[in-house]
This record gives sequence, C-alpha cells and structure tokens, in this order.
Amino acid sequence: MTRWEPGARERLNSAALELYASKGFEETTVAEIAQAAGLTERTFFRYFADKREVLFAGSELLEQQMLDGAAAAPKSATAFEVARAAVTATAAYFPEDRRSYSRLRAKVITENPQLTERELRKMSSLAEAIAAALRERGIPEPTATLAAQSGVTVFRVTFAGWISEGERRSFVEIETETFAQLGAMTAKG
Amino acid sequence: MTRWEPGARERLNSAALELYASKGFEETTVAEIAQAAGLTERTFFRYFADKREVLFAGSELLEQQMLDGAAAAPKSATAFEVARAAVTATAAYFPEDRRSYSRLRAKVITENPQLTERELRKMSSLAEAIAAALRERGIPEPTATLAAQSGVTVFRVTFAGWISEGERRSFVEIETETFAQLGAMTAKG
DNA sequence: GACACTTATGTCAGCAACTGTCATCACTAG
DNA sequence: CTAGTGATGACAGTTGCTGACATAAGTGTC
Repeated sequence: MTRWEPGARERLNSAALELYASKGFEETTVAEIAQAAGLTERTFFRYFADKREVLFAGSELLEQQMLDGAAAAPKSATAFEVARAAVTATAAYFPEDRRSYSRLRAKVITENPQLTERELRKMSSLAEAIAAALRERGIPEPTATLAAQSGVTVFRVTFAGWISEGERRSFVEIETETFAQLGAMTAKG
Repeated sequence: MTRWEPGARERLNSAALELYASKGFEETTVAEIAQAAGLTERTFFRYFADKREVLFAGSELLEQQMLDGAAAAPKSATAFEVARAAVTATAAYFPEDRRSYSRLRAKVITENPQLTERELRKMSSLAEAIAAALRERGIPEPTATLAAQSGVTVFRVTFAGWISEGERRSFVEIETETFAQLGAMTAKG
C-alpha cells in the first residue's frame, strides 16, 4: 500500500469544480476541497497558488497553442493575420466532447467576480503573449497590442457563442463568422 | 471640536496610493493605511469593499461619461461609431493636469497582479456597459460586444500611450490615431 | 540489505484580509 | 433637554495563504 494515492492534482481539480458548482465559490473553503480529495489544505496550496487557480491550470497549453499558430503564419502575413492564425490554432482545444465541461466551468466563473477577474487576467496574458510574438516579427507598438487584443476579443466572443445554449456549430465555424463580423464592422465608416 | 475630521474617504484614498507606491501593494497592510489616515481598519472597509478597490473608486464616473457619449451619437451611427463616440467622450477625463497622477497610479497597478486583475475587471465592466447601450439601440449580439470590446481596446491602448514616458500629445490626439490604426489593420486582408 | 537522498504529504503556528456585532460619540430635530 | 441618526471605534471570529519542520514512501548505491 502506498501512503498516498496518485493523481492528487486531478482529484483536487475535480473536487474543487464540483464544490464550486454545487455550493458556490465563496461558500467553499479550501479545507473542504482538500478533504473531498483526501488531502490537507496545505497540500492544496502546494499544487495551486490560490483558491482560484485550480480552475485555470493548463492555460499555458492554450497559450502555447496560440504561439505555435502564430509562428506557423507566413512571413508575409500582416499583424492582424498573424493574430488570427494564433486564435484559429486554438480550435483543437475545444472539441465537441469538452463543450459541456466548458459550459459548467464557464458558468461557475461568470457567477463569481473573483473568478471572472482571474479569467480576464489569463486572457490579458494570452494577448500579451501574442503581442510579444508580433513584436518578434518586427511589428511595432501599438499595432502589435492592437492586433493581439483584437484577436483575443474574437476568441472570447467565439468561446461565449460556442458554449451558449443550443449552439451546435463547431468552434472554428463560429470563429470564422466572428472574424468576418469584426472585419465588416471596422471596415465601414 | 468634531470627533472626526471630514474627508475620511479622501484621506484613505491618498494614504493608500502613497503607501502602495512607496512600499508596494502587498507589503502595505490595511491597518497601516487606516492609521496613516487617522482611522481604523474597520472604517477602511466601510468605504472600500476591499484593499484594491481604493484605487478604483470613481470609475462609475468614467462609465457614465462613456454612456453619455454613446447616447449622444446620431441614430444613424453604426455600432462601431457609437462605441467610438463612447470612448471619445472620456477625453475630458484625462486633462494634462492628471497625467502625472495617472502615471503613478498606473505604475502601482501594473506592478501588482492583483491590482491588474481589478483593472481588467473594470475595463470589462465598461465594455459590458457599452455593449448594453448598443443593444438598447437595437444592435444584436455578438456585434454589440465586438464593437464595445474593440472600443475599450482602443481606449486602453490610447491610455497606455498617453501616460508613456515623454509623450506630449493629448489624449484625443492619440486616440484618433489609434482608431485610425485599428481601421487600417482590419480593413486589409 | 543498510544507508543516504528525494519527493509528496502532514502538522502546526501565524499573519493579514475581511465580516458581524455592539458600543460610543458628535451632531440634529423637535 | 431629549431622542434619534450617522460615522466611527472596539473586538472577536473566519478564512485564505505562508513558513518551518516532521514523516513516510519510493529510489538509488555500495
């Protein structure tokens, strides 16, 4: 018999989501999460920097995917095209099987201001990563930030649509349309 | 003799900014801020919901100014034009005299992740307010959110430019240029 | 197979953010 | 003069989070 079961991180993760969803984020104490996972509070904080972070672990993968997408764009691409490539590359991250999980997670997040803040920070960090990649390509500020932010905005709108009630289209389909709308909107005037 | 000096809110506000700037946000305790203002910790929390909020009070004014700007836009304006009107209306909020104060405040905020999160939330809330105004005008989603977010992105980039070292141009000047850049960027492709 | 070494966890003490509750003092209306 | 109101103080309590140290499981070495 091992002293501890494997997969502590996983257990903490799902225990947290379940509790946050069932009784609310603020009403859940870290001690409860730890107990549900068969661990102690102290251990929770060894895996996650804070009570919120447990819902956002793994976002480095998303960022990496975006950066890979940006890197794959042709040399001749404009700033906005590179940003778009970065966003498009994340589609693989949102297959049909994850849609309902994403819905639950998003619901928990939008219902709590603290979690919303953290989500915004992650989005901002994604934008900054893309902006940095654009700068690497020689695109100056503020164009780099502007393009990166716009790309992330499309990403957010796309994601919101993807998890909206009754939506059946795939992530890429929605994304394509969202980009088209942004183009149409700013082109005019 | 009154038992307490007037302007408690003001005193807490400036004491907090000074302490955050001089010894860092996390290194400053609420008790210290309260003491510097001649009050108690409990009173601090009567004025501000949390330790961060002390730097963000008054953002309702900014939001109102944006909404007024949006409301003043002609009926025939497109979603993006209305969003632009909202952003342009905030220029009065950033006169030359406030630039150095804004610089200090921004420095404190960008140096701390927790404060950055709160700032992002405020920006998000501004975008949501504009989006709601657009919906009121009959503009459907996701166009409303897309336009509002884009407007706020321009606002953020403009603000960052305005407080950047050595920048002399006025807020409106920078804003005009930023909008032009966004238009040029998305139009292409 | 004894020994050190590393890694994941537990235990415990403590700080600081935030909250609820009640007391207190200045001011105001009548 | 008194009763009421509103801002503040006093104080205790919960919880997020951290540091320091102990302990047990697994891993290698001779």
